[in-house]
Amino acid sequence: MNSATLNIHPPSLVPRISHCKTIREMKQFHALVIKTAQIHDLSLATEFLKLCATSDYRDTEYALSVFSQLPERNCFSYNTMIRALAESDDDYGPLDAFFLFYQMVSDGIVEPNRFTFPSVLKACSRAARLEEGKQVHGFVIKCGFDSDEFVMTNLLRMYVMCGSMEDAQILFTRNIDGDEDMNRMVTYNKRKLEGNVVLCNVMIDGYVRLGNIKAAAELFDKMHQRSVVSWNVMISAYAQNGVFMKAIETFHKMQMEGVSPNRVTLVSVLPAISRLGALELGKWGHLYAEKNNIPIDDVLGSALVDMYAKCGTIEKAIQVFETLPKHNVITWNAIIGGLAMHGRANDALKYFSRMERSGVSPSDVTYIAILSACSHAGLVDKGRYFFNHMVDKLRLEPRIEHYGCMVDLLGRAGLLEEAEDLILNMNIRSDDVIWKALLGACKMHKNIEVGRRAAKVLMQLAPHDSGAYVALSNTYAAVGDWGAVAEMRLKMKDLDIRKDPGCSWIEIDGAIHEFVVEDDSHPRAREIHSMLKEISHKLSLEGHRPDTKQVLLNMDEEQKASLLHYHSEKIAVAFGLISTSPKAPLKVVKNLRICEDCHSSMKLISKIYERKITIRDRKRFHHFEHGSCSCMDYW
DNA sequence: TTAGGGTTAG
Repeated sequence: MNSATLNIHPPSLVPRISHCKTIREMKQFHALVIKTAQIHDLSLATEFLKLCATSDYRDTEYALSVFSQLPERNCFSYNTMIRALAESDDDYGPLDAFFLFYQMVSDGIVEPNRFTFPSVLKACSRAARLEEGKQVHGFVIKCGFDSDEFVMTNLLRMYVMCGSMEDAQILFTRNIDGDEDMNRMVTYNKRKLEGNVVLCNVMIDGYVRLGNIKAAAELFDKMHQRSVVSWNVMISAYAQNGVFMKAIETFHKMQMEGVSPNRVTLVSVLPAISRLGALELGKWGHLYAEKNNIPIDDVLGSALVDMYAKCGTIEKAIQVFETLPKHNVITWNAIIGGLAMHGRANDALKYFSRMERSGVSPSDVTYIAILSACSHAGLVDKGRYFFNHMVDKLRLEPRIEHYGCMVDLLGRAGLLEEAEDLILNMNIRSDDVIWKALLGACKMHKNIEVGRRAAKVLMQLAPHDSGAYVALSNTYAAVGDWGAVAEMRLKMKDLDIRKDPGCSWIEIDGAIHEFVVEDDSHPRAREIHSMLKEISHKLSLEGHRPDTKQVLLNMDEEQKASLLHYHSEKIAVAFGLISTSPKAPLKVVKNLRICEDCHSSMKLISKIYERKITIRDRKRFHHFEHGSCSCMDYW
């Protein structure tokens, strides 16, 4: 080492490290450090390693080269490098963090400390390597860190992420040691309790990952103190498992208990709000973020864009999208998917071009949105082009969802054999959804031959699902083969297959009201019933005749017509009409596809009552106004 | 230097 150089340049370069804001500046700094021989200064070199390894513009490969040239390795530099590898996503995987840790303990020159283990364990979690994780557990005990809460949390998380809930359970029970202790800790040991909240959160998350929401909720209920993360875990557990009402209830309960939602809470609850079409609540969440200085970044932004789109306000979705600080592939997918859902195929394609021009590469999900846009607008050639482009040029492997869009697109254009061939020649297994799409198209084009074949496969794939029976029966009904309809009905009865209950939601003054077919459980059921009668009367005055083809049950025409009036979306609209001021728009969300009778009724209702009515069905939006629908009866 | 999150056919 050139001591003269060191004397002339004391380690005054250390503060300058923080001035490096880009990789270029970082490399220039490195050159300077080498040139002035200060690379031999251990504290400077380790600081520099930290910069390469953990800053926003980190470069794992560069960090490794700096690490390998260090004059001396200490615990800090090992920890820094292990952490960088554990978090890396490039050629160096998290497993390399484990190997470096192994080298560290094999060399025996430097002892690992309590900061070493969280990173190594995180690496094992990310690589899902239980065996390596267990070895690290051994070292944790040997080094005496098995009472450190940070180490314990990561150890528990490692078992959870490696799928070993048994090991996680043992470790958790040993640390929490029963309810009584949890109670005592509330009073006497706040620090310890905070550690336990985190351990509980990790454990709850583990149950959720296993799909055991019940166990997760049980543990959550048992906790004497919960952090905002505990609530967030439960909210996202419900939202991701389709229990949307429960997610929203938990969100409300959290606030009643005085816990303030944070950015992650909003990101977790918004998908549930979207699915239920609860626009008012969604708007509230948006306002909450703005009022509380919660940054609307790309992550929260895509949840908001999706919420506004799914709640029927695509213009607002566009507005939010345009004001986001940056757009990544998910924000683009959210807006393109939203436009597709609203039948605005040309806009979806425009945004797709913009996305490509902005340098963000489309993903497989982007193509699902694009193909779905083409299918909703009947753009057969464009759809074919994008599908082929995705497969041939981008080398993306088509997923069942892509094939699903294509089958829908071709099927609705009447190209039933081509759609059927596509399913039969896929490299992946077909599912019930794709055969239902084909069967739906067969009904539309009154093609019994392909319809029968599709139904046959569907009945094998999902024998207890009413879908195949209902769709085939509807196909028979469409061609007027009532004998076959009756036969289907009997078959369903024999096999005890029931039609999925239709369910609709409407949000009035921020409260969500749920209705099922023939629902009379609502507190205002009487008023709703008389409104339904009024609607029915006014519809018949307008010349509307109930389309009873899709009612499967064996009853006379009058009974069938009466059942049609009690479809959940009609009940929801009736309730909307009596609960809102005249001319206020109504927004209804339905779990199934809207039936043809409801579709034609809604067109007339929008005219009779002078209301904009938006119905989001399982597949897309219908905007009814002045007696017509935005889907132009093509859906 | 511990826990939680956004888009996806019908």
